[in-house]
Amino acid sequence: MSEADLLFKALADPSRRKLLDLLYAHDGRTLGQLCAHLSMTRQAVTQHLALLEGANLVAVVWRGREKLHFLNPVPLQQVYERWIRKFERPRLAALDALKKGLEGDEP
Amino acid sequence: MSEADLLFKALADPSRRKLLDLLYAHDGRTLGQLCAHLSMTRQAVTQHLALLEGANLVAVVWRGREKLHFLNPVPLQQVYERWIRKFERPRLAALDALKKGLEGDEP
DNA sequence: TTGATATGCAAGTAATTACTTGCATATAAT
DNA sequence: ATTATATGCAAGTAATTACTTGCATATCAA
Repeated sequence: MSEADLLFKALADPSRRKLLDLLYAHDGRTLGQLCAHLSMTRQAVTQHLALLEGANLVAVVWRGREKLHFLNPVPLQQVYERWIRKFERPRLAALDALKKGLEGDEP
Repeated sequence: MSEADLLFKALADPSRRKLLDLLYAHDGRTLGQLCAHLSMTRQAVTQHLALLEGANLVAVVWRGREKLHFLNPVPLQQVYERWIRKFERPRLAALDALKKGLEGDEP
C-alpha cells in the first residue's frame, strides 16, 4: 500500500483525527490517557494508533511499561504539497461559464 | 455526517483521488470519459463521483445527455486550514528530547 | 421512428473496516 | 513474593464500503 494511501486512510476516521487533536493539545500521552477520551475499548484505540503509526503520523517511545505517543506533522505537509497547494484556486471558471448558459465546446 | 467526515472519506480512496487528478488535468469531463481511465464498471465510477459530489469536491452540469464534472478545490483549502496549517512544524522537540534519554516528566 | 449512446436506479456480493472479548506479558508498587 | 497497572496478541463479530449485474430512461443521430 502506497504512502499516500496509508496517510489518507489514517485520516479518514473521526476517532483517529480526534487522536491527532489530542496529541496536538498535549503531546506524549500514554495509551491509557488517550483511551480516557474515547468511548471504545483500549484495543480499538490501540488499533487506531497502529494505523496512525503506519502512516507515520504518530511516533512512539516506551517509558517503562508506558507507551508515549508523539505527533509527527511531516506527512501532513506532504498532503499539502501534493493535494492542496496543487489544487489552489484558479479553477471553477469553466463551470461558471457553463452555468451562465454558454454551454458550448468552443471558446 | 459532518462535512469534514465526508471530505476525508472522499479522499480516502485511491480511485477517487485519481478522479480528482483527472479533473485537475482536464476539467469538465463526462462520466464516460472518466470511466475510460479506471478499470471498473461505470456504476462503480458513478458511485465514487457521487461521494466526491457529496463532499462538494466535484460539481456537475448536464449538457444534453452528458454529465460534465468539474473540480471544486474549496473544500481542500478548508482541509488545509483545519488540518495542515494548524499542525505546522514546531513539534517533535519533545520526542527528540526523550530519545536522547532525558526520559523525564519534569522540565 | 428506430437504433445507438450516455446515463440512472436498485439490489446483491465480496472485501474491508471498526470494534469487541478473552487471555498473556511485562513493569511497577507494596 | 504478591498484587495491581499498562500494555500486547489473536480471533471473532458487526457494520461499512467497493464493486457488480441487470434493467430503465433520456437524448441524439440516421
